Amino acid sequence: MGFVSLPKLPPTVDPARLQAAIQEAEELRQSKARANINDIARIARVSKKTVSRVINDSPLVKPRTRQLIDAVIAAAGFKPDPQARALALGRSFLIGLVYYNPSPQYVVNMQFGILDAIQDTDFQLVLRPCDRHEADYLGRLGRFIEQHRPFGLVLPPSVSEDEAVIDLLRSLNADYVRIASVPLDVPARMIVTNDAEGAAQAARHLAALRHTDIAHIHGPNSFRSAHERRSGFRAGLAESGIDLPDSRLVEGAYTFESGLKATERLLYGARRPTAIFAGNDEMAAGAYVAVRMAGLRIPEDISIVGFDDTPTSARLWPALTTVRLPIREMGQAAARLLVDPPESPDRQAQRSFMPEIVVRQSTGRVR
Amino acid sequence: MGFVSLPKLPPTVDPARLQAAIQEAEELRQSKARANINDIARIARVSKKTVSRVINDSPLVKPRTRQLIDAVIAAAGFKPDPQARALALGRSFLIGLVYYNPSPQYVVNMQFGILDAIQDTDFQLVLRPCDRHEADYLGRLGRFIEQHRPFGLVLPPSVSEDEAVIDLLRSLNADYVRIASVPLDVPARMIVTNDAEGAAQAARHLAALRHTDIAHIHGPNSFRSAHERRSGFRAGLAESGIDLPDSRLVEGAYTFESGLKATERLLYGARRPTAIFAGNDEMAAGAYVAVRMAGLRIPEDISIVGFDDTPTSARLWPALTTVRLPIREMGQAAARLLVDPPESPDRQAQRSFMPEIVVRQSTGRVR
DNA sequence: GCGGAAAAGGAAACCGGTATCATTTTTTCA
DNA sequence: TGAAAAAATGATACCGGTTTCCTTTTCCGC
Repeated sequence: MGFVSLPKLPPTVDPARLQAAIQEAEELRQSKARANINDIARIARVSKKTVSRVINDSPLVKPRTRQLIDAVIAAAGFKPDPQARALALGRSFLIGLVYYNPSPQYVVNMQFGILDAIQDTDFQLVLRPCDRHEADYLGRLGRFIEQHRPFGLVLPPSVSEDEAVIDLLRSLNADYVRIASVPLDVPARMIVTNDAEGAAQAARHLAALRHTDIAHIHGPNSFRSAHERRSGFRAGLAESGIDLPDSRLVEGAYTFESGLKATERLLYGARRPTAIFAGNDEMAAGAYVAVRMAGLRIPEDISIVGFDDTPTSARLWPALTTVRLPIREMGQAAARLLVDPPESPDRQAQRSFMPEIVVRQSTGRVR
Repeated sequence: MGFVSLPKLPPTVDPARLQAAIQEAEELRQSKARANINDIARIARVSKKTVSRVINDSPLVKPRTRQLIDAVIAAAGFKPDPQARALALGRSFLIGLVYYNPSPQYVVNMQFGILDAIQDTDFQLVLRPCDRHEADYLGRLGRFIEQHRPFGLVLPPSVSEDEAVIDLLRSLNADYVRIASVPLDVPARMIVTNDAEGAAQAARHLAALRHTDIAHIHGPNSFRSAHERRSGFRAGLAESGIDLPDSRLVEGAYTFESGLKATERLLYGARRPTAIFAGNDEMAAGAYVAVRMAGLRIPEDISIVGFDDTPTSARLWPALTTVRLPIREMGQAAARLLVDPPESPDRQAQRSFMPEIVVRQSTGRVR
């Protein structure tokens, strides 16, 4: 009987030792409230450092050792303490949402998106309102970053467009992702939405309904999205040979009240438009009220289009035709860019989003 | 010339030493990015522990020493590291908002309230959605608490009414404040709103307008607020001898869609009510749509009253008569209860809130 | 079977605070 | 004035991880 040369087996843990360690780890789990890295090291009979390497997926640990330590960690129910890790690493596990947005609905959806992405991770979502009109807004943000060293920051518009904020983040070496309607930064730090194209869709929709006398209430000139939506809308109308003169533009503040006031100006102007494109849903809601106060009907007397597709649009009567922005998905994508390791396939996540018009009942053929 | 016995002067720091220390601290501020407690101790020529005492307002420090250390801290721009403090203290500086709420507007206002209260403190607001219908919702919350040891939790309805959550928090020894329409806990842990009285105001308002055929869409029976608002409304109507039979009650889910469906049931029932009291604004918005789809007018054919007074109510047309709940102030009060030291005068902050009806255009005299 | 390189593991310092308890200084009072 | 009591301060360990740097083990070809 000859000896066959077998391929060398991958080295595995001594089963008896493994069992004993698991046993001990489970006893620990019962007795003590919380296991720490020293307990794990002791039970696995290795050093803290080796356990730390396993926690941090270091490639320097032998598979056999890793297997043993993983088993002990699982049996003991060990989770490394985020505070201690933060202290040692010099960065915490907080994701900051730095926002200043006139539309609460927008913010809530963004929150949900980020929460989707960090679900079941050690990351936590921290809210950081950031009002450019406030005296010390940069100081506040800077102190937060210096103190808490957040893992990363998500900057939706309009904070994403504030170069003073970006300069601050760069000087503090803070990681961030900007969400905006134009590529303002390197791709790895940007989520871009093609607001111009979305607005063009709105224009084409109104043109198809034979509107020619069209007005636009745009957002504040300090918002890039206001520019993009305005120029996209204008371009879309031009495709059908429709002109959008400056006299048909009114600046709003992306708020309900500003939409109301702006619409009043349009309605009592020289010639009443047959359609209004509002820069966001909040202003569209304001337009509804102004139109009603003027005793006019939507869409019979005047058609209205919004932008964003927040829940507001369905609550209006008639339901608002609007350009949908996948806000929640955008929030998800932004958070993933921060949280997923660069080589991860998820890191290739969608970084540009195309808005899409949602036709409801607030637009009709011109009479 | 006799000596006058002067009152002993309060002991002050040797001015030279103070100046020198301040000088050194300012140099430090220039050179190094971040001062730590050791730097402060060295410059002030005291031990870490004494600096720590000053940071934590210990009464055991001599005023003279405190003055010196305070000056050095200010000159060096020192702020203790929250992560390190958290590690040593066994609790972090996070305030968790644990919420499950069908109304995003409600949540946003609560967030703003909490942010108001922790403004310019070291505390941060962390979002913890908590869906009772999700499989492992208690496990998720428990892991968060064990891992991050939050300073405190704010529980708005309906999470505040979930005894499983409360048991969990107690077992983990976590501090919390509940916001609810009934006192469910010791006063120090409760913010109470008198929803019953608010609903009674709505009832009186409708009674004054001569409505007698009134329906109520209440929230889910699992929400205490649904009970309170329903019984308060019933009691208010009873004051005018108006009956609210069970046949006039429909259960909703505090969502827009549920309000819409519930209203459809009421409109196509045997006898159409002349007024509907919706359990919250979201459902009132749904009611608007159902009424419009039925071709009826508000308030001419049917009056509608909501509850909460979220921004939605002003965006509806005609503007919604509703019962205002000071949600933002409630959030502020809840956070203060967690954050302010017990002996603080602010701790005596308002703990009970009275809703108040806001009459707008959605209610009218019965025809 | 051996030498040397690479891989794996460990001791101790460190991140920046707080807590325990002993020690020094100050105050009080006989 | 001096001793006891009270107040103020400091040396050192500790919270729970990571990191530096060094030692030991394993792997490989000759």
